[in-house]
Amino acid sequence: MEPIDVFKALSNETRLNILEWLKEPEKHFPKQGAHLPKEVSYKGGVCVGDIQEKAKVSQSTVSSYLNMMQRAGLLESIRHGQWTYYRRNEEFILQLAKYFKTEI
Amino acid sequence: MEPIDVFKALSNETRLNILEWLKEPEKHFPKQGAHLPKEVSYKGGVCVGDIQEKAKVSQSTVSSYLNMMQRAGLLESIRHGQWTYYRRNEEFILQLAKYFKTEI
DNA sequence: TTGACATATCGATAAATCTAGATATACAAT
DNA sequence: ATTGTATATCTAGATTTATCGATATGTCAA
Repeated sequence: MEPIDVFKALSNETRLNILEWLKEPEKHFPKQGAHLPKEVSYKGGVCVGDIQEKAKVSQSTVSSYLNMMQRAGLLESIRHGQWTYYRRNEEFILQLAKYFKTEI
Repeated sequence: MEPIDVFKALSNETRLNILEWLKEPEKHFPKQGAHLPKEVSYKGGVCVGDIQEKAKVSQSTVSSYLNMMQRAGLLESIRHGQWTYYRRNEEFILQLAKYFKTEI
């Protein structure tokens, strides 16, 4: 884990919002998973377009935000067809909270 | 609390180090408190010069780092004579860990 | 009150980040 | 094969941050 990359990823209001929204995807992204066929389950995953729409930044911006957050460890993703679904990496975030409590 | 200011303050290796060092001031700053008269107790406080020496950045840089960290809430300070002593704001940091656990 | 010292603030430049639009890639549907 | 759609990557200008040296401020000691 690279704490500095994590903190940088968290140093931006939109990225922080995305992380919050993804705590309750069904609440913040009503049409969540609309493209996912039943047999593919990726619980909590939301596609880039839906996130972009809510975040109100350009497509390239949201894409690089998501990539950055994933590289930092905060998010994980799968690609399914033409869509990429992102969701929180809860395991990592739990570790992070522990790190924060003991190391900061 | 302004999470973004906190995360920005934590997004730098030197500042992160300072925060770590101040967890154990007597260990990292052997001459700590040398200028403080006995009757003034500011437990854990370390003066700017000592921090600068250890951090190996310019005086102006360390001063602005410390100011930034204080504005974010991570540090607190008192001035005594010509010295300013900084120490961790443990209460704030505890709140921060809670925030992190519940909000991130 | 002058000189020395600790710290803070200012001003400048280099480096990094932000963010968008344009373009590329990958897949789906016709 | 071609077209349309979703996402990723590239490029570039604007903004922000990093960091220093110079200067200002405040305090102590002679």
